[in-house]
Amino acid sequence: MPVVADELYLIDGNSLAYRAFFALPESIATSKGQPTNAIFGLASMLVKILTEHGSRPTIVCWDAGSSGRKELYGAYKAQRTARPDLLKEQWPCFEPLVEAFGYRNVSVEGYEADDVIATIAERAREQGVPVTIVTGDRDAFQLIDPESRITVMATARGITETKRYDRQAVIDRYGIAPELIPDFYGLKGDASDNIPGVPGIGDKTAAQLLQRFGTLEGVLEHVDEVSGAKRQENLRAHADDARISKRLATVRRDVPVPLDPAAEVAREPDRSRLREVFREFELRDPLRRLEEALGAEAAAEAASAAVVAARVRAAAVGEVASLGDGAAPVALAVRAPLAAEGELFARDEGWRFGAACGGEALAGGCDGPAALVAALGDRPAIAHDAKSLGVVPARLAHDTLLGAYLLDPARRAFPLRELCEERGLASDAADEAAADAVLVQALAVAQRDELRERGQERLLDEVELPLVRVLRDMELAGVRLDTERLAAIAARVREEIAGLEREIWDLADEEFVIASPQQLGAVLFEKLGLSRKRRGKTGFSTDARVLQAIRAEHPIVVKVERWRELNQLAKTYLDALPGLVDEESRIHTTFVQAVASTGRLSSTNPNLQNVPVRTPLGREIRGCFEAAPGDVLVAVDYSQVELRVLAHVADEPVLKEVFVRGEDVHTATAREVFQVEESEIDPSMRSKAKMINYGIVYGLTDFGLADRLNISREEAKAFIEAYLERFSRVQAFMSSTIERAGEQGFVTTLFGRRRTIPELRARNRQVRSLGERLAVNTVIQGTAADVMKLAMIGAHRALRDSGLRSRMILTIHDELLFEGPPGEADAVRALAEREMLAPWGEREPPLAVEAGVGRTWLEAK
DNA sequence: TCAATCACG
DNA sequence: ACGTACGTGATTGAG
Repeated sequence: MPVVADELYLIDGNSLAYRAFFALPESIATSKGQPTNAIFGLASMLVKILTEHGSRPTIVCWDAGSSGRKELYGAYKAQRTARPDLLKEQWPCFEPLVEAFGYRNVSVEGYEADDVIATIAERAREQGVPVTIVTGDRDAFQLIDPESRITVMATARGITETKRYDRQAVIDRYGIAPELIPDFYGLKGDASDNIPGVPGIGDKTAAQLLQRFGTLEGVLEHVDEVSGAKRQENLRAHADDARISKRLATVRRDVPVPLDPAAEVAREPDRSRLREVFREFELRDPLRRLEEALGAEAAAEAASAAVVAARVRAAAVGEVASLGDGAAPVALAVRAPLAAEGELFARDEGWRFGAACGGEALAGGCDGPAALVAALGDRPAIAHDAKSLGVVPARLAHDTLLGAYLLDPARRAFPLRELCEERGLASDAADEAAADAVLVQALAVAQRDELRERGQERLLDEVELPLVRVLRDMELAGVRLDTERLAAIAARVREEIAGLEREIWDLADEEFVIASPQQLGAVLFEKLGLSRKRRGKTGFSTDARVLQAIRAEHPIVVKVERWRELNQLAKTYLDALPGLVDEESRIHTTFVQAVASTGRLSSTNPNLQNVPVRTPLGREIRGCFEAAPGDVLVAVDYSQVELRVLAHVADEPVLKEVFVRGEDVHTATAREVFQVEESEIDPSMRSKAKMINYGIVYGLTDFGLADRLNISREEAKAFIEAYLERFSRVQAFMSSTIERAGEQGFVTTLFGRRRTIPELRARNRQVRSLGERLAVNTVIQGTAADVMKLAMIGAHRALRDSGLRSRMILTIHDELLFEGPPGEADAVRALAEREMLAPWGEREPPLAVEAGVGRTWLEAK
């Protein structure tokens, strides 16, 4: 076999780092708030190269001062060297990252990365070594040689998407040969590199001129032959600019870099170092891709990194209770059986269980999670997502899902293995279920330490853990649905939808998919020529507010609005719900405890926290949720809990007084903001005040308020100013919350829930503003969520202790729904009110709750 | 898989 | 100069 020189990869580190930094959101950061978007981008690119091309000799080049080439234009230097702080912070991490990949870092004092690359590439070509240059800068194309021994992998959209350019690709793209790229940019300029070029000359003209006259100099010599008087004038006036631009765009190939391309060899990545770095920067996705790329042998090595050792014993599930000393908690894990090929349903048997306590672990088969929990008895348990076991252990000592959630609630997901990897935990147990149990145990210990340091142990032990059983009981109880009544509504609505559809198609004079915003937009705005309002990424918006605004322009609009309303409700509720009821006609939602960044609960499959109520049809649907035969529903909700929380945390005397006196808060706000007597306040003023109140909680802007109230921005601004003047402590609260959050990197609720807000440190003003709104809103929404969780735990316990048959069946953020015999309704109501107010204690202003009783959810509200 | 839309608090 | 109120989940069309 002939010896073929191994292809050399030359990577422009500067270009990729800048590109990644500007292309990726600054919200990419570690849980501690350190920005990592550029690190993420660079790492992703390196992983991509590694996975697609394997280990190659690779050199990553960096700027080390300027070669002076581009200093010709001060503006260039100003832009490029004024490195944003957030990028500067990430810069020291690049070289170690590169080294972990087994790649070499090269920089030459006084030269820029692209000049170093050009020099090495040229040298490699002379030695017959093929070269691939990886960069985001287009001027690298000039390095592509006639034989395409040198090619360029250029980043396309985003950062990891690339396109490889050889000579032909450059000709196809630019219409000129690679060596003319400097001439091309000399004429056209390059905004991103601050190369001025000649005004009025773009891609097309530049290529045309070069095709005709050969080079930039050729073009400038024959200006009088160029078509167009204006163009000639520009070329003459900016001839010097063009020459300088060409020099700016020409790379140097004479950098004194002490390196022999032919001697470069591929080095294997340092896997453990690589994992360590990826973990440090919490690069979960790139790490996953990396692990896949490194393959199976990597897994074994990962285990050797920081192994949690355990003696694993094959055992029957019944032996679980005998683990350890009987007092220490047992970590549990189950793995669902995998259905064999062609087998539709998983069999009951075939589950694997793992259990760990101390240095010992058990592994074996079982009939499922319930059997495992039963075997444990009243021994304290640790699990990852205990609620998902179906049966909550009698004593839940720790739940690693909830631990991770308290440590970083803004995180997207909490997969056990990922959480462990981040902490460098791996198990040596061969059995997957046993390994899970061992990991859960180790992770729990680590989380405890961290929660204790942060003062969040009580939040876990007294809020999240006790809540697991409460939520599971509610899920199991479910809520009854009157399917017949729902079916009757469905039949009626489906008929109306069909009628509307025909009418809409008639008016549009074509049959189209009304549910497609794209097709609807085409009909409304192109065919019928109605006014376009806001536009999104793909076209003009057709949302409810736009439709309302153009309602008078064409009869089709009202039909579409009605169709939308009906169709949405029909699809989500009328069609879907009946299929979800059990034998007792009850629906069982799943409450998700570890998803909302603010600490709220969510409901899925189905979501019973967004059952309609605002429209007449919505209320009809809500009327289909009912109590079991003979029973009633009791609905109890906090009134304006978030505004009361705001009044408290802001310590705002005027607002507190409103609540202490039991006044209507929106009317009072209208009075204060509009400076009028209470008797002069009409409903529209009150509704405006309501908008302002909730806007404050959400961190409103004058634009946002103007948009919603349909008033001018100036008016909105005046309202906000009036509000903040009247309730001046609210202003102070917002400022101090934002300031503290900026310093600490996180906010905390009244009960110690913590959310890190990396957005606050963003360079982008928009993102930073978002961070400010998040900071304020999280304190308020999160505190209200804490209160509700405590209330639920209290109510659940009180119901159990009372001996009543009634049970709690739903929670909708500020409302609890109970079900039970009519005779218990008053007692339930009193009990719920008491328990819902209890967590707040004697804080000012007091909270308030309202209750209702009825056969259906609609009647109870 | 993403964006748009819309239901709720 | 620039985009614009917080938090969720379900459905659907389109790439």
